[in-house]
Amino acid sequence: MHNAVMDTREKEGQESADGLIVAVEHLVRHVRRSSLAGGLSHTAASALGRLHREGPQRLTDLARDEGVSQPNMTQLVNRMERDGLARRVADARDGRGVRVEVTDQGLAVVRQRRAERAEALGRLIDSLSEPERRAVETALPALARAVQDQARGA
Amino acid sequence: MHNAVMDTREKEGQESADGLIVAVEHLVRHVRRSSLAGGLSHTAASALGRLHREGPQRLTDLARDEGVSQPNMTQLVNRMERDGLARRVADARDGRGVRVEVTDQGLAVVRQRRAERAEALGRLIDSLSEPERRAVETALPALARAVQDQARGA
DNA sequence: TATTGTTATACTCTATAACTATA
DNA sequence: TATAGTTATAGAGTATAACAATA
Repeated sequence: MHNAVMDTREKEGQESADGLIVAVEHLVRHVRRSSLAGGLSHTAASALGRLHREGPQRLTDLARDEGVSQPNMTQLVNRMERDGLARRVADARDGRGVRVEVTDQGLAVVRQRRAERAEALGRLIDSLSEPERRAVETALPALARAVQDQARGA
Repeated sequence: MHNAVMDTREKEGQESADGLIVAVEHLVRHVRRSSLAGGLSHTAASALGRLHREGPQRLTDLARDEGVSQPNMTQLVNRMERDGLARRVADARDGRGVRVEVTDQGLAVVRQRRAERAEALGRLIDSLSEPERRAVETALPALARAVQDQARGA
Protein backbone atom coordinates (compact mmCIF):
# COMPACT_ATOMS: atom_id res chain seq x y z
CA MET A 1 0.00 0.00 0.00
CA HIS A 2 2.63 2.51 0.97
CA ASN A 3 4.72 1.62 -2.02
CA ALA A 4 1.84 2.27 -4.36
CA VAL A 5 1.28 5.60 -2.66
CA MET A 6 4.93 6.52 -2.94
CA ASP A 7 5.04 5.48 -6.58
CA THR A 8 2.27 7.86 -7.51
CA ARG A 9 3.39 10.54 -5.10
CA GLU A 10 4.37 12.98 -7.80
CA LYS A 11 0.97 12.79 -9.43
CA GLU A 12 -0.96 13.08 -6.21
CA GLY A 13 -0.87 16.83 -5.89
CA GLN A 14 -1.99 17.18 -9.47
CA GLU A 15 -4.92 14.83 -9.11
CA SER A 16 -6.29 16.27 -5.90
CA ALA A 17 -5.76 19.78 -7.26
CA ASP A 18 -8.29 19.11 -10.01
CA GLY A 19 -11.01 18.95 -7.39
CA LEU A 20 -9.48 21.46 -5.00
CA ILE A 21 -9.19 24.25 -7.55
CA VAL A 22 -12.97 24.72 -7.45
CA ALA A 23 -12.74 25.22 -3.70
CA VAL A 24 -9.96 27.74 -4.14
CA GLU A 25 -11.99 29.64 -6.73
CA HIS A 26 -14.88 29.97 -4.31
CA LEU A 27 -12.58 31.11 -1.54
CA VAL A 28 -10.80 33.59 -3.79
CA ARG A 29 -14.05 35.14 -4.89
CA HIS A 30 -15.38 35.35 -1.35
CA VAL A 31 -12.28 37.04 0.01
CA ARG A 32 -12.12 39.51 -2.86
CA ARG A 33 -15.75 40.48 -2.46
CA SER A 34 -15.47 40.92 1.29
CA SER A 35 -12.70 43.47 0.95
CA LEU A 36 -14.07 45.98 -1.51
CA ALA A 37 -15.49 48.03 1.36
CA GLY A 38 -13.72 51.21 2.40
CA GLY A 39 -13.76 52.48 -1.16
CA LEU A 40 -10.35 50.97 -1.81
CA SER A 41 -9.75 49.05 -5.03
CA HIS A 42 -7.91 45.76 -4.97
CA THR A 43 -4.97 47.25 -6.84
CA ALA A 44 -4.64 50.27 -4.61
CA ALA A 45 -5.03 48.14 -1.50
CA SER A 46 -2.30 45.78 -2.62
CA ALA A 47 0.16 48.58 -3.35
CA LEU A 48 -0.68 50.43 -0.14
CA GLY A 49 -0.32 47.24 1.84
CA ARG A 50 3.15 46.73 0.43
CA LEU A 51 4.17 50.33 1.16
CA HIS A 52 2.86 49.83 4.67
CA ARG A 53 4.79 46.58 5.21
CA GLU A 54 8.03 47.58 3.50
CA GLY A 55 8.10 51.36 3.81
CA PRO A 56 8.57 54.03 1.08
CA GLN A 57 9.70 52.65 -2.25
CA ARG A 58 10.79 53.67 -5.71
CA LEU A 59 7.97 53.72 -8.21
CA THR A 60 9.83 51.28 -10.45
CA ASP A 61 10.43 48.85 -7.60
CA LEU A 62 6.80 49.08 -6.58
CA ALA A 63 5.67 48.35 -10.14
CA ARG A 64 8.00 45.36 -10.38
CA ASP A 65 7.02 43.94 -6.98
CA GLU A 66 3.32 44.40 -7.66
CA GLY A 67 3.74 42.78 -11.05
CA VAL A 68 2.35 45.67 -13.09
CA SER A 69 3.84 47.94 -15.74
CA GLN A 70 5.58 51.18 -14.89
CA PRO A 71 2.95 53.38 -16.59
CA ASN A 72 0.26 51.50 -14.73
CA MET A 73 1.97 52.24 -11.43
CA THR A 74 2.40 55.90 -12.40
CA GLN A 75 -1.34 56.17 -12.89
CA LEU A 76 -2.15 54.20 -9.77
CA VAL A 77 0.08 56.50 -7.71
CA ASN A 78 -1.63 59.48 -9.37
CA ARG A 79 -5.01 58.18 -8.22
CA MET A 80 -3.78 57.35 -4.73
CA GLU A 81 -2.18 60.78 -4.45
CA ARG A 82 -5.36 62.46 -5.62
CA ASP A 83 -7.31 60.46 -2.99
CA GLY A 84 -4.88 61.41 -0.23
CA LEU A 85 -3.71 57.83 0.35
CA ALA A 86 -0.10 58.22 -0.80
CA ARG A 87 2.39 60.89 -1.82
CA ARG A 88 5.46 61.23 -4.02
CA VAL A 89 8.70 62.55 -2.53
CA ALA A 90 11.86 63.30 -4.48
CA ASP A 91 14.65 60.75 -4.13
CA ALA A 92 17.64 62.62 -2.68
CA ARG A 93 20.14 60.14 -4.09
CA ASP A 94 18.78 59.95 -7.62
CA GLY A 95 17.30 62.92 -9.42
CA ARG A 96 15.42 60.69 -11.82
CA GLY A 97 13.49 58.76 -9.21
CA VAL A 98 10.66 59.37 -6.80
CA ARG A 99 9.81 57.56 -3.61
CA VAL A 100 6.21 56.69 -2.85
CA GLU A 101 4.97 56.94 0.75
CA VAL A 102 1.73 56.05 2.47
CA THR A 103 -0.07 58.94 4.15
CA ASP A 104 -1.69 58.64 7.57
CA GLN A 105 -5.05 58.44 5.87
CA GLY A 106 -3.79 55.69 3.58
CA LEU A 107 -2.53 53.79 6.59
CA ALA A 108 -5.89 53.99 8.30
CA VAL A 109 -7.65 52.66 5.21
CA VAL A 110 -5.19 49.78 4.88
CA ARG A 111 -5.82 48.76 8.47
CA GLN A 112 -9.58 48.99 8.11
CA ARG A 113 -9.52 46.90 4.97
CA ARG A 114 -7.33 44.22 6.49
CA ALA A 115 -9.64 44.06 9.48
CA GLU A 116 -12.60 43.59 7.18
CA ARG A 117 -10.96 40.72 5.34
CA ALA A 118 -9.84 39.12 8.57
CA GLU A 119 -13.37 39.40 9.91
CA ALA A 120 -14.78 37.73 6.79
CA LEU A 121 -12.27 34.90 7.07
CA GLY A 122 -12.92 34.69 10.82
CA ARG A 123 -16.63 34.18 10.18
CA LEU A 124 -15.76 31.39 7.77
CA ILE A 125 -13.44 29.72 10.26
CA ASP A 126 -15.95 30.04 13.08
CA SER A 127 -18.43 27.95 11.14
CA LEU A 128 -16.00 25.04 10.82
CA SER A 129 -15.57 22.01 13.05
CA GLU A 130 -12.58 21.90 15.37
CA PRO A 131 -10.56 19.46 13.19
CA GLU A 132 -11.32 21.53 10.09
CA ARG A 133 -10.19 24.64 11.90
CA ARG A 134 -6.90 22.99 12.79
CA ALA A 135 -6.51 21.88 9.18
CA VAL A 136 -7.04 25.47 8.01
CA GLU A 137 -4.44 26.74 10.43
CA THR A 138 -1.94 24.26 9.01
CA ALA A 139 -2.93 24.46 5.36
CA LEU A 140 -3.11 28.21 4.75
CA PRO A 141 0.36 29.13 6.09
CA ALA A 142 1.82 26.08 4.32
CA LEU A 143 0.31 27.16 1.01
CA ALA A 144 1.45 30.75 1.53
CA ARG A 145 4.97 29.51 2.17
CA ALA A 146 4.81 27.35 -0.96
CA VAL A 147 3.69 30.39 -2.96
CA GLN A 148 6.67 32.38 -1.74
CA ASP A 149 9.10 29.53 -2.36
CA GLN A 150 7.76 29.22 -5.88
CA ALA A 151 8.04 32.96 -6.46
CA ARG A 152 11.70 32.77 -5.46
CA GLY A 153 12.38 29.79 -7.68
CA ALA A 154 10.64 31.37 -10.67
CA MET B 1 -5.40 24.26 29.09
CA HIS B 2 -8.33 22.77 27.28
CA ASN B 3 -10.77 24.77 29.33
CA ALA B 4 -9.04 27.99 28.51
CA VAL B 5 -9.12 27.07 24.87
CA MET B 6 -12.81 26.25 25.00
CA ASP B 7 -13.61 29.45 26.87
CA THR B 8 -12.17 31.59 24.12
CA ARG B 9 -13.49 29.37 21.36
CA GLU B 10 -15.71 32.00 19.85
CA LYS B 11 -12.91 34.47 19.49
CA GLU B 12 -10.44 31.97 18.10
CA GLY B 13 -11.49 32.15 14.49
CA GLN B 14 -11.20 35.91 14.61
CA GLU B 15 -7.79 35.93 16.22
CA SER B 16 -6.20 33.34 13.97
CA ALA B 17 -7.78 35.00 10.96
CA ASP B 18 -5.71 38.11 11.59
CA GLY B 19 -2.60 36.13 10.76
CA LEU B 20 -4.19 33.81 8.23
CA ILE B 21 -5.54 36.59 6.05
CA VAL B 22 -2.01 37.37 4.88
CA ALA B 23 -1.65 33.75 3.78
CA VAL B 24 -4.95 33.91 1.94
CA GLU B 25 -3.90 37.10 0.17
CA HIS B 26 -0.76 35.43 -1.10
CA LEU B 27 -2.70 32.39 -2.25
CA VAL B 28 -5.36 34.52 -3.92
CA ARG B 29 -2.78 36.48 -5.84
CA HIS B 30 -0.90 33.38 -6.90
CA VAL B 31 -3.98 31.60 -8.19
CA ARG B 32 -5.21 34.66 -10.05
CA ARG B 33 -1.86 35.19 -11.73
CA SER B 34 -1.53 31.55 -12.75
CA SER B 35 -4.78 31.62 -14.67
CA LEU B 36 -4.46 34.68 -16.87
CA ALA B 37 -2.97 32.50 -19.60
CA GLY B 38 -5.15 31.48 -22.51
CA GLY B 39 -6.10 35.09 -23.17
CA LEU B 40 -9.17 34.79 -20.96
CA SER B 41 -9.95 37.54 -18.46
CA HIS B 42 -11.00 36.65 -14.94
CA THR B 43 -14.49 38.02 -15.54
CA ALA B 44 -15.02 36.14 -18.77
CA ALA B 45 -13.60 32.96 -17.28
CA SER B 46 -15.93 33.17 -14.30
CA ALA B 47 -19.02 33.69 -16.45
CA LEU B 48 -18.02 30.99 -18.93
CA GLY B 49 -17.31 28.59 -16.08
CA ARG B 50 -20.80 29.16 -14.73
CA LEU B 51 -22.41 28.69 -18.13
CA HIS B 52 -20.41 25.49 -18.48
CA ARG B 53 -21.47 24.17 -15.05
CA GLU B 54 -25.10 25.27 -15.13
CA GLY B 55 -25.94 25.43 -18.82
CA PRO B 56 -27.46 28.28 -20.89
CA GLN B 57 -28.86 31.12 -18.80
CA ARG B 58 -30.77 34.36 -19.03
CA LEU B 59 -28.53 37.38 -19.19
CA THR B 60 -30.17 38.89 -16.13
CA ASP B 61 -29.72 35.70 -14.11
CA LEU B 62 -26.11 35.49 -15.18
CA ALA B 63 -25.51 39.10 -14.11
CA ARG B 64 -27.13 38.49 -10.73
CA ASP B 65 -25.29 35.21 -10.09
CA GLU B 66 -21.96 36.70 -11.10
CA GLY B 67 -22.61 39.72 -8.91
CA VAL B 68 -22.27 42.34 -11.65
CA SER B 69 -24.65 44.87 -13.16
CA GLN B 70 -26.86 44.05 -16.11
CA PRO B 71 -25.12 46.52 -18.47
CA ASN B 72 -21.81 45.04 -17.45
CA MET B 73 -23.02 41.58 -18.38
CA THR B 74 -24.38 42.88 -21.68
CA GLN B 75 -20.94 44.18 -22.57
CA LEU B 76 -19.18 41.07 -21.31
CA VAL B 77 -21.43 38.89 -23.45
CA ASN B 78 -20.73 41.23 -26.38
CA ARG B 79 -17.00 40.68 -25.94
CA MET B 80 -17.38 36.93 -25.48
CA GLU B 81 -19.60 36.73 -28.56
CA ARG B 82 -17.13 38.74 -30.58
CA ASP B 83 -14.34 36.38 -29.43
CA GLY B 84 -16.37 33.30 -30.33
CA LEU B 85 -16.63 32.06 -26.74
CA ALA B 86 -20.39 32.44 -26.25
CA ARG B 87 -23.53 33.21 -28.22
CA ARG B 88 -26.95 34.75 -27.63
CA VAL B 89 -30.07 32.77 -28.54
CA ALA B 90 -33.64 34.09 -28.38
CA ASP B 91 -35.69 32.87 -25.43
CA ALA B 92 -38.70 31.07 -26.93
CA ARG B 93 -40.82 31.63 -23.83
CA ASP B 94 -40.12 35.33 -23.34
CA GLY B 95 -39.68 37.72 -26.22
CA ARG B 96 -37.80 40.19 -24.04
CA GLY B 97 -35.10 37.80 -22.94
CA VAL B 98 -32.05 36.13 -24.42
CA ARG B 99 -30.26 32.99 -23.34
CA VAL B 100 -26.48 32.91 -23.28
CA GLU B 101 -24.69 29.71 -24.32
CA VAL B 102 -21.06 28.63 -24.33
CA THR B 103 -19.64 27.73 -27.75
CA ASP B 104 -17.40 24.72 -28.32
CA GLN B 105 -14.45 27.08 -28.50
CA GLY B 106 -15.47 28.68 -25.21
CA LEU B 107 -15.73 25.26 -23.64
CA ALA B 108 -12.23 24.36 -24.76
CA VAL B 109 -10.83 27.56 -23.30
CA VAL B 110 -12.61 27.01 -19.98
CA ARG B 111 -11.14 23.53 -19.74
CA GLN B 112 -7.66 24.72 -20.61
CA ARG B 113 -7.82 27.49 -18.06
CA ARG B 114 -9.06 25.21 -15.30
CA ALA B 115 -6.26 22.78 -16.10
CA GLU B 116 -3.73 25.59 -15.82
CA ARG B 117 -5.02 26.65 -12.42
CA ALA B 118 -5.15 23.08 -11.21
CA GLU B 119 -1.58 22.59 -12.37
CA ALA B 120 -0.44 25.69 -10.50
CA LEU B 121 -2.16 24.50 -7.34
CA GLY B 122 -0.81 21.01 -7.90
CA ARG B 123 2.74 22.37 -8.00
CA LEU B 124 2.06 24.14 -4.71
CA ILE B 125 0.65 21.01 -3.11
CA ASP B 126 3.52 18.87 -4.37
CA SER B 127 5.98 21.01 -2.47
CA LEU B 128 4.21 20.41 0.86
CA SER B 129 4.85 17.74 3.46
CA GLU B 130 2.43 14.83 3.70
CA PRO B 131 0.62 16.18 6.81
CA GLU B 132 0.35 19.61 5.23
CA ARG B 133 -1.09 18.04 2.11
CA ARG B 134 -3.71 16.24 4.15
CA ALA B 135 -4.52 19.50 5.93
CA VAL B 136 -5.00 21.23 2.56
CA GLU B 137 -7.32 18.48 1.40
CA THR B 138 -9.43 18.98 4.50
CA ALA B 139 -9.21 22.76 4.77
CA LEU B 140 -9.96 23.88 1.22
CA PRO B 141 -13.24 21.95 0.75
CA ALA B 142 -14.29 22.94 4.27
CA LEU B 143 -13.69 26.62 3.53
CA ALA B 144 -15.47 26.35 0.18
CA ARG B 145 -18.45 24.80 1.93
CA ALA B 146 -18.41 27.57 4.52
CA VAL B 147 -18.38 30.16 1.73
CA GLN B 148 -21.44 28.60 0.14
CA ASP B 149 -23.26 28.29 3.46
CA GLN B 150 -22.56 31.94 4.14
CA ALA B 151 -23.74 32.97 0.67
CA ARG B 152 -27.03 31.16 1.36
CA GLY B 153 -27.42 32.76 4.78
CA ALA B 154 -26.71 36.23 3.44
C1' DT C 1 23.99 54.65 -23.60
C1' DA C 2 20.99 53.03 -19.81
C1' DT C 3 17.56 53.99 -16.36
C1' DT C 4 13.47 56.46 -14.20
C1' DG C 5 9.44 58.12 -14.84
C1' DT C 6 5.56 60.33 -17.63
C1' DT C 7 2.52 60.93 -21.59
C1' DA C 8 -0.23 59.01 -25.37
C1' DT C 9 -3.23 55.61 -26.77
C1' DA C 10 -6.18 51.71 -26.52
C1' DC C 11 -8.66 48.04 -24.50
C1' DT C 12 -11.19 45.50 -20.53
C1' DC C 13 -14.11 45.88 -16.64
C1' DT C 14 -17.08 48.26 -13.82
C1' DA C 15 -21.18 51.33 -12.44
C1' DT C 16 -25.44 54.44 -12.91
C1' DA C 17 -28.89 56.65 -15.75
C1' DA C 18 -31.72 56.72 -19.66
C1' DC C 19 -33.89 54.25 -23.16
C1' DT C 20 -36.52 50.38 -26.02
C1' DA C 21 -39.32 46.44 -26.35
C1' DT C 22 -42.09 42.98 -24.40
C1' DA C 23 -45.19 40.98 -20.49
C1' DT D 1 -46.76 49.26 -14.68
C1' DA D 2 -42.96 46.02 -14.36
C1' DT D 3 -39.24 43.36 -16.42
C1' DA D 4 -35.32 42.19 -19.89
C1' DG D 5 -31.98 44.05 -22.19
C1' DT D 6 -29.24 47.81 -24.62
C1' DT D 7 -27.09 52.30 -25.15
C1' DA D 8 -24.72 56.30 -23.22
C1' DT D 9 -21.42 57.87 -20.30
C1' DA D 10 -17.76 57.82 -17.02
C1' DG D 11 -14.02 56.11 -14.37
C1' DA D 12 -10.50 52.35 -12.72
C1' DG D 13 -7.10 49.26 -14.23
C1' DT D 14 -4.27 47.22 -17.59
C1' DA D 15 -0.72 47.19 -21.53
C1' DT D 16 2.73 48.88 -25.21
C1' DA D 17 5.05 52.64 -27.54
C1' DA D 18 7.10 57.03 -27.52
C1' DC D 19 9.12 60.58 -24.93
C1' DA D 20 11.85 63.56 -21.31
C1' DA D 21 15.20 63.95 -17.83
C1' DT D 22 18.96 62.24 -15.26
C1' DA D 23 22.93 58.91 -14.41
